[in-house]
Amino acid sequence: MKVRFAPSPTGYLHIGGARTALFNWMYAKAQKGQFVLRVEDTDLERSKKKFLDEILDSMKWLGLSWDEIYLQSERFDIYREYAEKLLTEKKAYKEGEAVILKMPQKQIKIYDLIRDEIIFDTATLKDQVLMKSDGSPTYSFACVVDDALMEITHVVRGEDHISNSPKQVIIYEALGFKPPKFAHLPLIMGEDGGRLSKRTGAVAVSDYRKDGFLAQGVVNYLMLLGWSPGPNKEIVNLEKAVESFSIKKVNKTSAVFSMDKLRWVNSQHIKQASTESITELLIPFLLEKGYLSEEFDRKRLENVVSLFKGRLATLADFLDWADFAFLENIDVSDENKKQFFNAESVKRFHLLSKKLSNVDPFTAQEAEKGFRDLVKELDIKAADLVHPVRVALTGKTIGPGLFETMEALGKEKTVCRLKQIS
RNA sequence: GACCCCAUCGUCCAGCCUGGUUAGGACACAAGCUUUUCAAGCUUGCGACACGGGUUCAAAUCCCGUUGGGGUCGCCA
Repeated sequence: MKVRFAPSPTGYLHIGGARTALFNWMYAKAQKGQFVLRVEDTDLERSKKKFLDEILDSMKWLGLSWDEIYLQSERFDIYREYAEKLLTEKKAYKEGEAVILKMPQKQIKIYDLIRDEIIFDTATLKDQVLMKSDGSPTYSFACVVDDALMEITHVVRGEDHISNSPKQVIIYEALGFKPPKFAHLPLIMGEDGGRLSKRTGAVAVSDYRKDGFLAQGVVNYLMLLGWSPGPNKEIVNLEKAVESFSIKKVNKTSAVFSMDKLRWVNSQHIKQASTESITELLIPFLLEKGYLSEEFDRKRLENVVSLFKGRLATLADFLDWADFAFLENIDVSDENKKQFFNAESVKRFHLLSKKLSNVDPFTAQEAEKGFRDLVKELDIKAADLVHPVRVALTGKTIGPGLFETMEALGKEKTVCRLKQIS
């Protein structure tokens, strides 16, 4: 059993393409078969090296490894040879430099693992161009020659290819090859019901990576579009998914892409992961943002990460929520100043600052003790001090528990930020 | 337009193959709990078998039609 994913390097790896790759990959693993990556770069004009690199990169990032890889641009001789053969057998004819296949009149039956038999009549099909005038093969011809020579047993691809199937079966038959079985996956639609496009959100896999999604999160969400790991089961990793994967259980209806659900699935994977691994993933983001210098205290960073791990939908969220832990000086909006800072609260900040400077060790628990003491001395409600202090320390009105935040921030910064306000 | 594919909550998925369920879960939404804010978490609620005919004691499930949605009609892939 052997399947393939055949992207064209004329653009980035699209989220829909990634789903096709994923289903091929899962099917191969589940069946203990082979997974071939075939780069369809016959369009020399539009194919670009940078796109190829990006596609390979994204595939690796997602964890979709391949057993074999081919470039069609290196196989032109082969296509030419088979075109010649069809010419000699008079199954094809020339028109200028182009080679064109005569379309026989008949019924074509293709077997689709997901939809069962699909029957076409070639009466509605035109003769098919096999080799273009410039000597390059057409998509269908190169695809069929390769699928046959690479001994692909199952062609798993998007539903938009259903109508290519009868044309390709005709080519298989002309060449004397046995057609494979097919599985046409339902398409992924945008939230507006139309085709998935940039307007409805990012479409390139690399964009999701940049936006702070985990590979596991993207993969997990994608597999949920058209398939289910089992009743009441949604959050799974690749290995688990492969255990229960069945191509026959893939459904036939196109699915609408939901950014909300993706974010939720991603958040579940962040929650499940260890603080160490999330920290590791976060480091490049922090470095790029300038929040981290080459040398940093890893333990302290992990402390901050653990504070936020349970509330992140994406890694990028961390950059927004936890900026106060990395910036030298925080910004407090005029609105917040007006609401939380006044003569009275500033006095309290200074008292608290003094109190906390004596706390040792500076843990959340000890900081809270000092804080509560002061609240008692002042005879005020804790909440009346909690909120202004949070703003003073983080510049935000929302965030994790105040004392955990203090600990993560460290004694020096905590004390300093409170003292600074005047 | 022709050909092809499809049809369960707003969205994703389970149930369909092998008819008998108060049609289940998740996201989103709403309420409550918790709380130091916001999230998270927990509880509850809202919410669907497109329509019409068959077949059958019985249809979301099988068959036909209608309607609706989608895809393809390139010397792009």
